[in-house]
Formats: sequence, structure tokens, C-alpha cells
Amino acid sequence: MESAQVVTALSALAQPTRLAIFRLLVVCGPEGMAAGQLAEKLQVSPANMSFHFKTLNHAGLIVNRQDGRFVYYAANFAAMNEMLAYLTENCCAGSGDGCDVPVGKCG
Amino acid sequence: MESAQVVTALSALAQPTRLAIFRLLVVCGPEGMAAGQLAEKLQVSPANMSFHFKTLNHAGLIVNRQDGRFVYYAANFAAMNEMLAYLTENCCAGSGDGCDVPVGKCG
DNA sequence: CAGTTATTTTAATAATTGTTTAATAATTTA
DNA sequence: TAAATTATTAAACAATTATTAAAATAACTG
Repeated sequence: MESAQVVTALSALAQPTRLAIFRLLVVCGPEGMAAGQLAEKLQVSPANMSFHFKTLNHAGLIVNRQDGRFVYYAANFAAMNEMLAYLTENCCAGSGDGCDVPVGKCG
Repeated sequence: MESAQVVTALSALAQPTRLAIFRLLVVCGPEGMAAGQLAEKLQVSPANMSFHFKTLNHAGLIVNRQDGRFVYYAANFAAMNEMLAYLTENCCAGSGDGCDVPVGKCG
């Protein structure tokens, strides 16, 4: 994953409503949840939800599928994991699991 | 960790220069790196660096200590891990490690 | 103390972002 | 086909954010 993509993904999550949407979808699993149901649960207007869905979608963090007149949204777990991996890559120069190394790797 | 704090942390990282700063510091480990050295490595003006340090600091993602006339910045690994945990909390309703569950948890 | 190096602050400007309202699109039901 | 439901789009406005240049602060050196 490249820096620009990660910035886009982080920007998408750096907003209260979108973070709440994403977290609900992470809990839901691959089947996802209907747009209207999310809107009701989060007390957000449909138009505003659509705006935020678009942002999350563009960032690759969620996917959607139409089912009748409902649109189901689900978290993209692969994208999430890649983003998290990017942040922790080569943590403490790869020395030790919990980053408990007292000595740094930079001068 | 609360939603507002996580939003602040994600906002802080959702910017190319700050993401680059943070990643360098993650690799460096607890000892960190001097402000000027980071500025040179990333080809960013000192004033601009200070602005971004402030943002990352306010978000709790980095810490700093003075050493002579240098200021060393280091990643706050605890804060980073809390933020990552917040995103994956109750992933797929806690059923299975890799979120490979084909059936969702929401209706 | 004067000079140098390292970093931060301030002020100004340019660009991006979130919310609301109203209108539009797609799908189902009668 | 017409009405109802679900969701998206477009336009407008308010608010926030990033960058630059100049000035200020802090710490060391001779």
C-alpha cells in the first residue's frame, strides 16, 4: 500500500460520523448492513450518510451491493489490515514484538 | 480510548508529511530522532515541521524531550496501539480471528 | 556577552471539508 | 402505470487546515 492511499484511508476515518459507520461495519462482518439501518442507528440524515459512504468507498474502506431497494455496505477488511500494517511497518526497526526496546535505531 | 480522541489521532496521521514523520518515528523506536534531522530527511521546512509536530503532539501520537539544543521526537507506541485496537474492536462480532466468517452479525 | 544553531511562533493566504435542503434515480408494491 | 420507499446527487454556505515568510525564543560556544 502506498502513502497516498493510506492518507486517503486515514482521512476517511478521521471524522466522527465516518468512524462510527466504519466501526459498526467492522462489527457486522462481511454481510454488512443496509444504508438506512446505519442511518437510523447513528441518527444521521440519509443525504449525509451518502456523502460519507462515498468518501469511505473512494478510500476503499467499504464495499456495497444492491439488494432489492436496499444498499448494503460492508467493511473491506483487507484494506483495513493493509492500512494498519502500513502504520506499524518496521516498528522499532523490526527488533522485538512489543516495541519494548529501550535503544533507538536512529541517530 | 474514546471516539473523539481516535478522530484526533486519525486526523493527525491523515496528512502526507505527518504520516511520513510518524512512520519514521515508529521505525526509530523509543529514542526517537531530532527535529532537524527529520526535517532534512523529509525535505520539509523547520517551521512547517513544528506545525506538524504540534498537531501530532496534541493528538498524543508523539512525545518529545529536549537534549541540549536539540529536541528529540519519538512515537507514542501505547497511543498508536490503542488507536489501532479501537478500529478493530469486536471485529466480526468477535467471531474468528481473520474475519473470514461468511455470515454477518447485523440484520 | 556576542554570535551561532535549533526550534517555535505569528500572521497571512490558499485550499479543502461537512452539513443542509431540494431534486433525482432506482426498486418494489398496489 | 402510479404511488411509495430507499438511496444518491447537486448546490450553497460555514468552518477548518496547510503552507510560507518573518520574527522570536532557547541553548550552546568562544
